[in-house]
Amino acid sequence: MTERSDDVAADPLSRVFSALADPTRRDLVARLAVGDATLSQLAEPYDVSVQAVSKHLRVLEDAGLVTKSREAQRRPVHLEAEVFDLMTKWIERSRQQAEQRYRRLDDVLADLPADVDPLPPAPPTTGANP
Amino acid sequence: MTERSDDVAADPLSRVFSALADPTRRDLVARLAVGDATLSQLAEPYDVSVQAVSKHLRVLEDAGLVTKSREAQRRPVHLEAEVFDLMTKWIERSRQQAEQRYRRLDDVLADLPADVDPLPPAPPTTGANP
DNA sequence: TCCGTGCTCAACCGATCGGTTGAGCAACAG
DNA sequence: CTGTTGCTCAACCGATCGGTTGAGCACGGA
Repeated sequence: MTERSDDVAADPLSRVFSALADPTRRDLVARLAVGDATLSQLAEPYDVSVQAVSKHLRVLEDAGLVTKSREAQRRPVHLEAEVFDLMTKWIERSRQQAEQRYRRLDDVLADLPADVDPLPPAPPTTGANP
Repeated sequence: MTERSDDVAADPLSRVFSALADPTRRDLVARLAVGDATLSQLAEPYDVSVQAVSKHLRVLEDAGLVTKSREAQRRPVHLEAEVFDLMTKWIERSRQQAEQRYRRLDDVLADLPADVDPLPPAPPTTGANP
């Protein structure tokens, strides 16, 4: 079924959400929000190997949440906060739709007799989407 | 059996982010934001099995993003938009810290001589980390 | 110059994930 | 009662994930 050979071709939104789904990664982001840091600095508090943290940083980098610059042999990591907007925009859109729906429901309720059923019988022929 | 509690003791934030990391799940949420729907309605547009969509809904349910009610043999699915706040709060906190950091950096730059190094040598023994 | 530090790459392992099929239960419809 | 519909549970499969160890490269300091 439609094999996507581009395994890394996940959409940006998926990458960001997925990157932030890991508590260690979220902690890294939180600490980077305070200020830039190097791998060894970042890895120090955790009891995992430096390589593991490096992998985490790469996931964050692939998601666009973080950038690394070159400075001698160090690679200071910097948080790119703009990517957050991608998420918040998506979230806000869904939330607003949901709220709009409540308003609409309110409207409908004001207009209805007494035979309300919150869910229509709904034969599967209802053109649900796309 | 009947172990309603999650054996996966992941924190709520991880569950929400992880649930939204899948495009199909995100699409489900977007459609549920428009209005409640049943499994078969939700599954219809996708070319995967109904069971797969049921699994997706369970993930969303475990994340608290969705609730199912009982209505005859149907289980209308309802979006619980409040859980979004968990994410937005976390995101906003990180973003605000990052912005605060820019202001602070501005302050520091105004106060410094010429010997500035944006990143300290940072020996691992110093409690330099946040 | 050689050594130590900082980081990355590669191979591997167990667990989880997204998907499948198949069976089975609960509630209508006839 | 017999089907049919709506959904869930269980077992299984391949891919990905988070972690490890080990090697290796690029600098800077003595």
